Formats: sequence, structure tokens, C-alpha cells
Amino acid sequence: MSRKPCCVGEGLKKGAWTTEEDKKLISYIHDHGEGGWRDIPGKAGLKRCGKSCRLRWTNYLKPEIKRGEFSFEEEQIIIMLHASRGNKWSVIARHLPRRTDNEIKNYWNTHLKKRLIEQGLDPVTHKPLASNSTVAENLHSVNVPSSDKQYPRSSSMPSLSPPPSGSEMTKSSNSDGTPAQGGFLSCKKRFKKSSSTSRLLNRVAAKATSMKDILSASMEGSLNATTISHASFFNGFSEQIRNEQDNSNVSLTNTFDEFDPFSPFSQSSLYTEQEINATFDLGMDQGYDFSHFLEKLGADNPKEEKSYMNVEYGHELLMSDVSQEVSSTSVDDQDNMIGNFEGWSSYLLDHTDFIYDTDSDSLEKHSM
DNA sequence: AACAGTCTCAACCGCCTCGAG
DNA sequence: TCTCGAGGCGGTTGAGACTGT
Repeated sequence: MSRKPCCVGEGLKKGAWTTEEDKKLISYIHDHGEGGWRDIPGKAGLKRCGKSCRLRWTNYLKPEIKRGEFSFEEEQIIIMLHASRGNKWSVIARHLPRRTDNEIKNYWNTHLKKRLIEQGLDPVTHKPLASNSTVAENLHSVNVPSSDKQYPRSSSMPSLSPPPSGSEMTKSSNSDGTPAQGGFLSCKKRFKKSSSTSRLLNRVAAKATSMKDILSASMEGSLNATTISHASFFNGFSEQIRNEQDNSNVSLTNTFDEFDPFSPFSQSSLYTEQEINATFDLGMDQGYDFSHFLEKLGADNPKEEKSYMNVEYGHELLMSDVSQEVSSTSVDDQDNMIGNFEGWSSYLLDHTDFIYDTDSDSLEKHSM
């Protein structure tokens, strides 16, 4: 026995939303607020089921939603949270302000998942894949798209590659004025992925693996300094990096702790002693919480973003004639495309002497 | 220019959770 | 305690945009 679909009814419309429908929904919610989704279609004059209205609102029309390219920092956060939480998109979304679970899920499936495989990491366990043959098989089966091999850099790493030119950004809207697929901005032309970026992603993924091991150990009650240092060091870091550290007369553990903003032993740790204690006091039913880190990132960004793409879209919908094509292209795509997090990537960039190899291509910035 | 193949992501589907009665 | 329904969630689909030939 299965539950009846909620959207069974004569004349209910499906498929892409039109500007007219968006306008009705925005107008209704503006006047009456969210909630009571089942009643909204009738009251708002929409031939949609309530669930469809809710999804359209929460995933697209809601003013605070941020759209466009994911920043490098957001990608890092997604990868790490996925390592600790799995496909809990709503949980991950709670840690990425203004991103929807649906968008994160899509981004994971179309970009990050394939990239991890490409990096030789299991996208489920975040551990290195068993063998080279396994990597090859996975790559083959997943059919990594050529476009995905070109990595879009965030502006937070401006010195590493040229910023996107306006002509490379595909500003799109449907003929009826609704945002086309890809939202207000679809950056189809990717930047060539540098090997340094690839290596950095490897490290991020490896860090995620390390975090997962630490979490597991913590939850099993077996966490100790050895677990941390070994997890940080041995999971996923290349032999080359180890050699670099061996040659540097610097304690491996100390170096990675210094690199790791999550590390309680880091000189640059984002945590206070109190937070560290709380962090290591993870219960069995609790997951790791990066909110402190995110709060710190947010605190580093005093500039409050006031101009949201969706605010503008909603505003235009409400103010414009329905037949008039919405000028979504008037939005400052560049600002919206680029995240404002300046946290971890800045930290990484400030420690590039061991993040990037000396033979990095297209690197203008090197060790400080 | 035309066509076919590929990729992206908005939207849908069905199950789950939780609160109200 | 049980039932029901609204809302939430994660997996999947398919239209349309993009790319290569």
C-alpha cells in the first residue's frame, strides 16, 4: 500500500514555472507569508499542487537564496560535511547560508562527486579508491564530463587564474522571462583546471577523510593525539608531500595542525579552548558541527550582502508587466556568482609554500 | 548550418517525520 | 495510542542549453 500522491487533481499544471505563476506565488506569499501550502494554489490562483508551490518557493523564489557558482570555500565545506554526514543535503545546506539542499545536491552530483572520483577518492567514503584500476573503472563508469575537467575558480583566489570575463558568462532567461536552467547565471565556460587546484582538492578531500576518521574515533571513544596526527597525515596525502615534510625539519603533525584551521592544535586554530572541548565531546547521536567555522568565516566578512539576485527577480516580477521580459541580465552577475567567504582559502593561500608544488602551472602566487 | 551527443539543474516523485486532534 | 495530513527529504527525470563534428 502506498500513499496517494499529493498532487493528484484535474488540470494541475506540471513542468517549468512561468513568470505569471511566479508573480502570483511571490505576491501571495508577500501578502500572507509562508505556510499552508495546500491552500496556496487555490488562494493564489495557481493550477499547481501545494507541494510544487513550496518547492518553487523554497528552491528558487525565496529572497535570501543565493544562486550562481559555488565558491571554492563552499565546495570545501560541502566536501567535508559530506564526508561526515553523507547525503544529508538538508544538513549540509544548513551550514551553507542561503544555499538550498536541492542546489547542493545537484552540485554534488554534477561536479564534486565526479571530481572526487577523478582525484582517486571514493565519493561515498571519501577514502582513496583501492587501486588505479578501480579509479579507472570508476572514471569510466561515471563518464566524467569534459567540462568538469575544467575547474571554475572562485574569486577568492584571484591571483591564481584570470577572472572570468563577462563574455564568458552565459546570462540566461527563458523566453517568458523566468530564469532559465542554470538560474540567472550559467557559467558554462570553465577555467582550465590547474594541476595545483587538483592537488589542493586532493588535500581538501584528504582532510575530509581525516576529519571522518577523527569523528569515528571520537564517537568510538578512542580518540587520542595519535589518532589525530595519523589521520591527518596518512589519509590521502601523497608521498611527495610527506617527503617535502621530511625535508623541512618541521614536525609533520605540527605542520598539518598548523595548516588545519579545524585542528585544536593549530596555532591559527579557529577554535577557542572551550570550543575545542565541545568539539571533542561528540555524542553518538551527534554529527560534527562546522557552524563555528562558518560563523568565523561570516565574521570575517563584515560586508553584509544586501543585494540578492532573487530579491531583484522577485522585485522585477512584482513591478513589471507580465508580458515584459524580465531583465535578469541586469543583475550584477559577477557579484552574485562569487561567494564572499574569505576564510579558509585565504588561509590556504597564505600557506602556499607547501600547498602548491613548485611546478605548478599558471601560478602567480607562491609561498610567502 | 545542422545534427547528435553531453551536461546541467529545476522540478517531480515517493517515502519519511512529526505534530495535531 | 492511533490516525491523518502537512511539510521535509533524498533520489531521479527530462527539457533545454551547450559542445563537438
